[in-house]
Order: sequence, then structure tokens, then C-alpha cells
Amino acid sequence: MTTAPPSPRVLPHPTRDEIRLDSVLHALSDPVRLRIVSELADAEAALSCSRFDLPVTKSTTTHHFRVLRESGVIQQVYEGTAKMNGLRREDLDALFPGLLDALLVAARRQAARDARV
Amino acid sequence: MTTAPPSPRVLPHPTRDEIRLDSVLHALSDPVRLRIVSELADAEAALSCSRFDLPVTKSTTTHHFRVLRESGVIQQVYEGTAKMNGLRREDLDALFPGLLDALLVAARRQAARDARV
DNA sequence: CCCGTACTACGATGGCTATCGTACAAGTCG
DNA sequence: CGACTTGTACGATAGCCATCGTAGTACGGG
Repeated sequence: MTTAPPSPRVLPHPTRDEIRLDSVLHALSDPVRLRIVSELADAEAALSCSRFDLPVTKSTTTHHFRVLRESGVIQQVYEGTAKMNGLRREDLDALFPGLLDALLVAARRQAARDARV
Repeated sequence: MTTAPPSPRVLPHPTRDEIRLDSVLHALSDPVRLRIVSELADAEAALSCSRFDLPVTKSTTTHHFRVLRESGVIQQVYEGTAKMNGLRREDLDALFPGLLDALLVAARRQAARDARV
């Protein structure tokens, strides 16, 4: 076995066809979660939860990541004590072509408008 | 005056730069409202509230239309006793290019998947 | 084995919100 | 005017949810 043994701590994810637009939109309608997704998209690689500097406590952060995972927006895998987060780009693009990119552009624009204060 | 006199019943709308992505996504994260927006997009013209056959009562319908208006997704104008609803396509496209179209495609795909039950 | 790091679980709380029913207002048409 | 259509206002309710704090678990390193 060259790969690490499967951790007993597995996290439930929706399969591709269990992902619902309603849930995805709800997940992204929260500013904190939208920010998480934006940073994940910029990173292009999986990031641990602690890599994010969010304006909420750790328990709230856990909550947001769970919402994103359960809606199918991100994938979470344990790696030691860290939990690595990655965008489910392939699944989202297959289900809703163009949506994720449009959302990311929109988020960037909104952030730019906000900064212009 | 060839046009109708301005009704005293005017409805508050956000200006274009008051429209926030968070609010738009939140407005669209409700299945009823997403359905309203889809039908509006298909219609290409303004529709009165009563043209929609929604699985909720009239008062709830009023509520949903107000959420859509206050988030900047639709525009509402009184025309006699009817209230005409139109998508704010120009504003949304200017603010978040490609987002509305991607959302409409996504909604259509989700509906198709749901029908495949 | 003990400690530190990373994250979770649980319970509480306050606020939002989708829903409804009923009563009402505004406008149109006979 | 009076009836009807269309939509609103208001109050109630129940459920969801973002947030927190505290206590706890899992894992890796010394």
C-alpha cells in the first residue's frame, strides 16, 4: 500500500446527482461561505480549514464548512489532524455549466465594489 | 399626457449599485422564488402576480415577490389593480455578467432532473 | 506518555423567514 | 353605488440558522 490507510473518520458527501441547485444557492448566499469558496477557487488546491482567516469563531467555521460540504460545493478529507477542503468543480460544472465561474466572477466584482467604499 | 398618470402607489426598489450579490443569491435560494424567476425569464415580458400558479397562498406569494424586488432581481409596477413584474436583466447583467443566464440554465437543468423521477 | 494542534459536538440563543388566515385597500366595470 | 378582482397589511407561528462558548476527540511529535 503506497497510499495512506483509509481514515476511519469519513465524512458524508452527497453524490453528484444528489446535489441540488437550491442547496448550492443557499450555501453560497452566506457572505462567509461565499468568501471561503472564493479563496478555495483562487487556491486551486485543497486547503485546510485553518488556512482561512474568517471573522467568526472556530465552531462557526466548522458549521460553514459542513454546510458547504453537505450541499455538494466542497469536498472534505481528513489528512492527519487537518481537514483538507477542495471545490467540487467537476461535479458542479457538469451539473450547472458556467454557474460556478459566473458566481466567482460575481463574488469578485462584489468584493471590488465593497472595497471602493 | 398620453401615458397613464403616475400611480401614487410606488414601490421601493434598490438602485443598481445597491444590489448585493448576497441578497440576490439569498432571494434565489428559495424554490418558489427561483420558479418565479424562471417563468419570468421565459415570458420575456412583465407578468402580473396572478399569472403564476404557485403552491402557496396569496399572502405568501406577495411576500416572495417583495423579497425578489427588494433584492433587486425584479422590478414591480402597478398597472391598475394588477402589479406587473419584470426581471431586472440589464442591471443584473451589468453587475454580474453571465450570472443570470447561468442561473436560468441551472434552474432548467435542475427542473429536468426533478422531472426524471 | 503527555502536550499541542486541529477540529467537532452539544446546547443555548437570538434573529430571521416561510407560511398562513383574516381583514382591508385600490382599482375596474356593470 | 356595489360587486368583483387583485394585491396588501398585520399578526401569529413554527422552523431554520448563524453565532457563540465550553468541553471533548483525533492525531502527530517530543
